[in-house]
Amino acid sequence: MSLELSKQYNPREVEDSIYNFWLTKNYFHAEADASKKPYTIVIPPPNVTGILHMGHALNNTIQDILIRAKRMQGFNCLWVPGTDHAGIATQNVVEKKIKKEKNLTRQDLGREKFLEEVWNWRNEYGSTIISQLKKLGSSCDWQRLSFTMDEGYSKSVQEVFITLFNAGLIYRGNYIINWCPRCQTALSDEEAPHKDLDGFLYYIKYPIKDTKNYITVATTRPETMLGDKAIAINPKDKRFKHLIGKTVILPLIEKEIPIIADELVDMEFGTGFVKVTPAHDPNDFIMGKRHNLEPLKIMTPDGKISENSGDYNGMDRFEAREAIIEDLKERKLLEKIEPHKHAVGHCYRCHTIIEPYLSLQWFVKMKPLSEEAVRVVKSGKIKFHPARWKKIYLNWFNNLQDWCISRQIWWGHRIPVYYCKKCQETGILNEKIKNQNSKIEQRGVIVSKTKSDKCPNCGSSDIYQDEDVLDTWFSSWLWPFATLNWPKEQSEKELKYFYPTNTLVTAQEIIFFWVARMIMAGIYFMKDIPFRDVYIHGTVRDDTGKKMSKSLGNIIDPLEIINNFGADALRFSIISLTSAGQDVYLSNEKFQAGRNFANKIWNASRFVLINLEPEKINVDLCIYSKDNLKELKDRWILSRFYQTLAQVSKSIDQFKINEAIKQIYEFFWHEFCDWYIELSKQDIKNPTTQVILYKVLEKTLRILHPFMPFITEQIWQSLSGEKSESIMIASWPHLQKQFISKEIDSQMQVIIDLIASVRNLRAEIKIDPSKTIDLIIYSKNKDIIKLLKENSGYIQKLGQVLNITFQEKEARPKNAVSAVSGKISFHIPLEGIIDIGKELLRVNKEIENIENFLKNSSTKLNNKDFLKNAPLEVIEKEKQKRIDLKEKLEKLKTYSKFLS
RNA sequence: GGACGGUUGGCUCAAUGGUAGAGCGCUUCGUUCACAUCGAAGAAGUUGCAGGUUCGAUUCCUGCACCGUCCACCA
Repeated sequence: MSLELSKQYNPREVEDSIYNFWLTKNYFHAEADASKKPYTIVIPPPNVTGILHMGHALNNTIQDILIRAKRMQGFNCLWVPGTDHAGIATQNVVEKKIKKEKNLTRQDLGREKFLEEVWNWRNEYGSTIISQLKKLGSSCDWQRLSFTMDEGYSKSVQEVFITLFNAGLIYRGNYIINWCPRCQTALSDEEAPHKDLDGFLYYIKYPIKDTKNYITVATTRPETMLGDKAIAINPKDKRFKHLIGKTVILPLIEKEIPIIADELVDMEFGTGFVKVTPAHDPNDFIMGKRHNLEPLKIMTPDGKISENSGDYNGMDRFEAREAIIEDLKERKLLEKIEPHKHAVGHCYRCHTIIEPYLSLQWFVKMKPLSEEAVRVVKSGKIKFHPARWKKIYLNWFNNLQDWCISRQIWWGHRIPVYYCKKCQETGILNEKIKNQNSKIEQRGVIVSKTKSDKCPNCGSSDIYQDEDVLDTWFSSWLWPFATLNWPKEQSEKELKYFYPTNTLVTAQEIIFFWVARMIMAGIYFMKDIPFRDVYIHGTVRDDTGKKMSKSLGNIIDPLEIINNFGADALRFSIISLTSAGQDVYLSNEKFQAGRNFANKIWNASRFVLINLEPEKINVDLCIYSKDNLKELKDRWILSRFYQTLAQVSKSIDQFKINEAIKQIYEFFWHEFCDWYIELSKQDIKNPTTQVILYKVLEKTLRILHPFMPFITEQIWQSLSGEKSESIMIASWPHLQKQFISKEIDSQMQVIIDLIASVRNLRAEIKIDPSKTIDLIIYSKNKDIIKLLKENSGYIQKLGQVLNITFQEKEARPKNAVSAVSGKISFHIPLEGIIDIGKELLRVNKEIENIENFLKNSSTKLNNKDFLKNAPLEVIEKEKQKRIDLKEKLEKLKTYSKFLS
């Protein structure tokens, strides 16, 4: 690799080969090594069906920055990559594919053949996202690439299921779960997010038996009345107490159902009467249990009304709703319809409205697992960044229901449970299992890692495996240790070394799905937290604030950005825009900032490399002290660099990634390029200048590397000094505090301000930029005069000044324009005649400005309360400010008088 | 119903109990050999509204409005 002298940086030409260079050198791989401290991150595994979107780009850029920075800081860094099998999502994708290509459903193919199709799919397309992560520059240890359906990983999942089962923390039972009629599977509560919908509240009359009276029930889902088993009121409801125990006629079905009393009923809502449908509502299910009401399922798994429902048989659930309303209207049993907003669960995969559905499922008891998970966060053992997510995390544990883990799909970890038909029929209980897990139905249940062909209880070979697979998150929650090969014995050393991991970087959307559950699993199985810091970044949105999603068509494709502007530009822009967990608003133009910065880095480096004489630069900075580093610009740039280094290191440790990159940007562009490089042009052959130019560039590249790995490596390879073979294994610059000097900073600032004032004046009076001027300077402060005299070259160079004269006494030259910068007044003599009118206008405007400031300042200093209460420091500062302003004002007034 | 986040120049966002900053955009000028994906200069903000605390509030407190998000057994 060598630095071509092209004027523009062309990322497309170099990025792939740089990445391959890193891979060849095996820099990303980490092994347990007791002599070094570990720093570990596990990637939030993208879905195997995924293609890289901006959310991934943000997420993985942050991780890569942390990993690369820590690696340079001497940690033994491991970033574990992998993908998630994403049960429902992947199954949907493959189902669509075979439908399109072969016009077959998965049922047509059968379980085995279908799974073969899924594996084929994943072998062909499953690594797409991985290669895209590489494009981004991710320095993951690819030798440890994991997949949640890997053989070893499956073993972990089974181990966990069986352990929890034996501990009585997994049970099977008939409960109301969230059912997606399209995917035809159960979902956990987290997988069925509620969205507000504009619906209606239907008021339906239920005639009271043997009377002409009726009661009115308000419901949002009239179709479920087919399964009504009772009407409930609150026992405290005095209005209707007399009706408890009476019987009403269920309209349309003409069945008799009782009126019962239950505390779950909210007297305030609707009419105070609630229809009780135990098979289709979680509350009704609870009431049903309490009152021994046999649940009646009126829907099939695909969301149609099931048999024995008369006219409504086979109707879609929403069709049935309309039909029932029409029929009720006809029979004059519909009192009214009111608009009603309510939250309805939706399938997080296909957005179909979920159905609360009674079915036989497997559950994990959450209470016992959550206690420690709450404690470790409350106590601060695990920290959230920003801290506000702690509250949100903890809040989730209130009202936490048991976790439904069985899914009626095929792609996933098959539940390691077998049933013995004979035992089920004969009713002989497996005593061993009964003792371990006494609360559940376990007739004929065999829990086993391997497929057994004989029932251990009765010896029968008529056994079959549970048809269901486990929730994807039931494998994801093991990620931090399953990827380190738990529970294999040979993995012990690695686990001990890399676990707990250090930082988890993720988005807010999966705090409950994933973060909370990893904490539970880690504590339960590893007896230790899975990570210490959780960094939550924002959601990527488009510039109108909408979440970026394929369905909205507002996607900005990261790969296209990489292709057009380079991975470094993408990384720079997205990181710069991400402040402390706030959402990121993106648009195409924003990536130009990154491209421009990369180009600036490129060209600054080009300047340095073109001018460097290699034999001059192999000098350690340590040889410099105040005595042998006399040039202000040299001392200043070192002071500024080391301050930047300190800030950047701190910002990274505090997860303020955007601040870190801004600090580097500011330093590199506006201090190093704008001032140091410009000034260095004057004495570019000077050995000291050469060393400082080289060292500052080289060190800045190092701190920039985690953020913009490709361009920094490309330039690094062209540096001629002594260096490591790659910048990514170079060490983080050591903070040399002796170079930091506030005094030097402020001295340089005086000069910068003066040059800015001179330039400003030149522009205001429209002096030709190519024309040099003379400068006459006065200041009564001797230190300043000395400073300016010593560094007059800077002013000459950057202010386009030929001669500088210093006045002993302030005297106004003829035919000159004048201005004031801090404690310095200066004059530019002009050959032609000054436009006095314009000049007067300019000066008077400045005077007005200062008078305003002065007025402000005087009001403060004349305020007794201010003098009494404000800190001494502030008062002193204010006083000094007034003195300076007065001095400046006086000078300008004299000048103004002189002009008029 | 509860909770959280946001509201600052045309746009996107910083910052701070003591004269509000950057990038983009805009105006003017400039291709002298690192960079026009650049340089120099400039215009532009009563920091959502109303109270309160304070010598002093954009910053702290209270209420409100609007935008966004999450949670809840809203029949």
